[in-house]
Amino acid sequence: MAADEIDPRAPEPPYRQIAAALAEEINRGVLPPGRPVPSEKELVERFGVARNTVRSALAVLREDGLVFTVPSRGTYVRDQSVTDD
Amino acid sequence: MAADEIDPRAPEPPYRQIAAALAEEINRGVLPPGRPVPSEKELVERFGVARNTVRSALAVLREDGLVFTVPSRGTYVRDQSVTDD
DNA sequence: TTATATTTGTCCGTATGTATG
DNA sequence: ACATACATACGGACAAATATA
Repeated sequence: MAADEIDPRAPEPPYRQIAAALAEEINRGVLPPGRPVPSEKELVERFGVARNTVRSALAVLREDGLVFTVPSRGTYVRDQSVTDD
Repeated sequence: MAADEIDPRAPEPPYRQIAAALAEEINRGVLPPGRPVPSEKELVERFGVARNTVRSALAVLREDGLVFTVPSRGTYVRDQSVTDD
């Protein structure tokens, strides 16, 4: 199965819902620092959205300093991530 | 007339060429602070590219602090713009 | 209130290029 | 040559906010 509870009608757009979902996994340690975030393709299947939407979500995580992207390699979880909360 | 000298084969991708062209107009005062940048639709026609490409160019200008965007209104030239260079 | 036009926001699908392994 | 992954681009679609009539 796929489509991790993304609601296209919610006030929060899908790309932000996805960013929030991934951010929580990072904060919970499900995705530990240094480890790659699932590939765009995997995220596309998992959330049932288009690649562009997944890329927008990853852009949010980058801006928030939660991940960093290495071209042609992948997107990885940052250390630190003091994500106050 | 349209297509303000954008070269799809240049090493600089179109969205960066467009961002550079607009940045120069801002720095020259052709687009003074407080005034709206041409709408996305107009920029599409003027540079002969897709809207997504125009939006990418505007995103660059926002990151550089040259403009700010008001949803449903438009994108405006910022004050200050100390664009060291 | 309704209708229309404009503008930005978001999303989809597809395609090509480049880099890595 | 092939698979994977990101970067960029195209075209099309609909929603939401704004302004005006």
